[in-house]
Amino acid sequence: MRINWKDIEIKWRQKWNENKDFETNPNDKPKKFITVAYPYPNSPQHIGHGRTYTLADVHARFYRMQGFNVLFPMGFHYTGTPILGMAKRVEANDKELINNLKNLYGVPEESIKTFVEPVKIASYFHQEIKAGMIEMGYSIDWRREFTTIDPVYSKFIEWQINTLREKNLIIQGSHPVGWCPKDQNPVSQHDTLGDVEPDFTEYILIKFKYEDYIIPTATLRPETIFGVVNLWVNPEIIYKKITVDDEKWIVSAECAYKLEFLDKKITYDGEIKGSELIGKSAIVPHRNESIVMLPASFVESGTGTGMVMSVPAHAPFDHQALEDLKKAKIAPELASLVNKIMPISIIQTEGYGENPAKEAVERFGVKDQSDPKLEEATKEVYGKEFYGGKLKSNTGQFAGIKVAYAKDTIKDWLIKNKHAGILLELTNTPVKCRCGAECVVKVLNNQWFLNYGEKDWKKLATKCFDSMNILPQEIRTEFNYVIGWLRERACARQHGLGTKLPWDKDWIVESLSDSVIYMAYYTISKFVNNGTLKAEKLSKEFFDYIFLDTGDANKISVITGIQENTINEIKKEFQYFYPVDSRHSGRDLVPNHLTFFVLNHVAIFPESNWPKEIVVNGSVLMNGSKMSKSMGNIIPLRKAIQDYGADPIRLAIIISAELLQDADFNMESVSGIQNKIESLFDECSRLKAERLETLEAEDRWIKSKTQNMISQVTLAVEKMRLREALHDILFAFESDLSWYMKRANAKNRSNVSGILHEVNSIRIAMLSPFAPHIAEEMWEKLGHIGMVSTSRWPEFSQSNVDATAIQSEEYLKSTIDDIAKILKVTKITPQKISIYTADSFKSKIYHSILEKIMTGQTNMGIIMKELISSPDTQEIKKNPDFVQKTIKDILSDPTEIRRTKLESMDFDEKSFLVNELAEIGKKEFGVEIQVFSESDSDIYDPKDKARHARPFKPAILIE
RNA sequence: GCGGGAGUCGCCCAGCCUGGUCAAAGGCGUAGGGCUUAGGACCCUAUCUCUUAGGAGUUCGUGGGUUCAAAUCCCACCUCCCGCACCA
Repeated sequence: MRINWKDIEIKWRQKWNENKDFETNPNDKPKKFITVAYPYPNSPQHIGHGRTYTLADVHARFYRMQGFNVLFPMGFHYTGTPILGMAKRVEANDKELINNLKNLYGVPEESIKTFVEPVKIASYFHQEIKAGMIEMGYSIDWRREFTTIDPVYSKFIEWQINTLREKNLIIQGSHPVGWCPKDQNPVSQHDTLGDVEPDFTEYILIKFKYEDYIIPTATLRPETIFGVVNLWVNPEIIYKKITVDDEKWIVSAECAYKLEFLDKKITYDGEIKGSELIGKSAIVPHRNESIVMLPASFVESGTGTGMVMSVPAHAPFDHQALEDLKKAKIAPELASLVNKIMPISIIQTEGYGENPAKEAVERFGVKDQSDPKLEEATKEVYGKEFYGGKLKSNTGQFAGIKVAYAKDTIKDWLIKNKHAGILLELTNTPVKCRCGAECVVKVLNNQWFLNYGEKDWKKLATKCFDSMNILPQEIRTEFNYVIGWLRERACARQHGLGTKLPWDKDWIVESLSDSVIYMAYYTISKFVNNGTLKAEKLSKEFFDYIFLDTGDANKISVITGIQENTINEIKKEFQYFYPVDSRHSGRDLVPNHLTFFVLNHVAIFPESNWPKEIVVNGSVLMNGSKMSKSMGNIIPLRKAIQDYGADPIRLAIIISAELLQDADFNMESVSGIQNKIESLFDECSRLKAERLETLEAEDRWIKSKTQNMISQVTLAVEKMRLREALHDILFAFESDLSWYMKRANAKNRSNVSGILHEVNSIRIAMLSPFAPHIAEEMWEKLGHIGMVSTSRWPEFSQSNVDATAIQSEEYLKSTIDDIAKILKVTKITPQKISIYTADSFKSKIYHSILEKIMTGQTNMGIIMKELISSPDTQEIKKNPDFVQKTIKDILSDPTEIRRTKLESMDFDEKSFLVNELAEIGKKEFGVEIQVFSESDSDIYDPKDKARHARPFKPAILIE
């Protein structure tokens, strides 16, 4: 039957709503507090967002059915810059953006007009996203909803950030950022044309002296200062004379401009042509040695300072420029200076001789200094020397040190002796701001940082991680790694929506810092929404009392004007629900949000309120590739729900991959799921609850298998291996049931509805967290009273497991299998089939061998000896082949099966086959099947097959 | 570079944690059959090689090792993907 997903979904959502099933208040049951990273409402949700929320919802619904009082809330993260950027683009009438809003996101024209106001964007998509979450059937307590610009939230963030500052975890310092000089604002990927991340690098400026000027040269390899033999100047460039702080420098105009942003005072004093510097000498700072300035065309004004120090032994460009100069027509005085220059080799690297630059240039066949091959040669020499090179004895105190270590050491030494400075420069120029201006690197010197580099803080966080449950386990090492490298992190910015820093109102709390302990806020947002709490009344004392349990309710009541018992009720709410039992998020938040979440919790809350668990999921691919606007393969979640129904989407997302894997989503799999659910639905509509008085073998078997399934599925869900759990519910059950039906049909049974009803009721209950709407409908069809989502999760009961039933059914299957195999190989059409089971002596031997193997003995010789030494079993020496094969049989069984076989020694193969094989065998093969024991006196055995019989492996004769 | 993950039978993908039920689930594709006026959908059967008796051989990136037994554990190597910050 075709299912009308939409009607069913609306019907059950309404009932959940009426019953207030997901509105959670403290009670005397044990609680679970499940949270997911709240959405940033700058676009509608797509399937990818749906994954994280669906996983969390399944988790919440599962715990609810297990009898926990589950709180699953949701908020909306308005804070941040992308929305601000969007608003600006709307204001600037950005065609691309408006087109996307209109066509891709389906935003009505009137709404777009209001988008010049950032809050309007956020609230539009907030409602859009919320509607999608409701349509997906998420079991959210909406009474606790909030946004991060609500006044009370701001008070909460002020409290958070003040608390951190009191603990000396917030510091002030300088920090480089990508910067738009026109907007006077830091830029990130969201703010640039083409969405490029401004990428910058740190050059060391070596200060060479020339008259009373300093000529700084920029280098990434400060260690090569020991090999400098001349400087390179481009004669075509007109350099600027500038004063930098108290020094007079000569640099290119571009460099001077860059320096303006690097927290330096610059004044412009005049100009000098490059050509005027040629032939003049400069002093190498650390050894006061005079070197000559020479002309080179490869020197660019836009890179570094427009001046380059020359290390011809290790820098292919320098080597080549010298060679070019030797060949060029230049003034004789200059030529004689050039000819005097000898490269100084300062790094020993395996694979290179005295002059690595020269060797590389020759090997690459470089023509002149404009040859692009020089880049490759440079890369090679630099790479090999950096990782494999050691400094030679002519580097003084640094001799013998590996280049990779020496670099930083020498940098520090040069800066300490005032021989060097720092220049920060973009490496992926030009980076253009969305406003069109070209970006630069700027050093912000009054930036506020959260001091995540603090050792004791890290220690505390590590302690928390160690005691936490991390799912999946593989991601744990990644967290440890992140904690390791984390340093200070800017926690305030100057633009965007958000809460102002309480002590410095020019700054706004940065959006990754105002979203780390907000789970606690869910416990009070209920009181904000019902009007109990008002922002203006809330003080530090209030939050301290609620969240840290310090202070005096009476005094706080006086300060805030809130009734004392209300204050205590709120505190109780927090104390009941905290700590967070499970935090869900995508894996992209591992190195930032999730780690900060732990860091901030351990900083603010006592250990008893530290989070218990983190669950991390991978992203969603669409037909194997990443979803992106440009690919046009973004499926908006609400559209997908419209087209396919919420439950099929939920199932398809979960079945497509295990937690951390990227889930490859495709529409075919959704319709596959739909078909599957439809047939399950039909099945449920037919079944009636009936009592069955006497159970047959297959009844005991399917009941046992169902118990196995319950424990398997429960275990999988507990570990958030939802794909596996769902697979078992949907498919593994199916194959068990189809065997059961085969057996029942062979016997022409008409009394199986009761058993099937029982099994499928369990199945539907377990399906309910995954596909909540349709499970309710099926539950109703099965005739159950009440909601499946509030019913009890099926519990494993050992008393319903009949090991013998499982084993004997396996025995039946393998016997049928063997017959089928023989038929396949021999291609004969059977007239008659005879089965011979092993006699009791063989059974005795079998068990004897099984016991020996269970103790670890697998050696044929020893087993044989032991068998012969016992009078009971010594006769077996006439049949060593049997022992050999039996050992092999047993070894190929898994351990659990061996154990059951050991337990069920009294299993009578012959009578079981007589009772069970005949009907199904007739159905399968169309002929009569006779069963004998090899010791039967009236045995029919014309081909002498019976003697081959082994326990659990009867001999077969097909005629 | 640092850190993490992955490589499975035509393709996608499970199994690996907890070794034996593994020639290895499921899906797609392919072939045959059923249903149907036809197409689609659906259902059944087959899908590494050899085999007229339930068997054997060769397979899970490559090469070693541990074990009675390895896709699974250990070591080395090759290849691919992702993250590395002030941004949600």
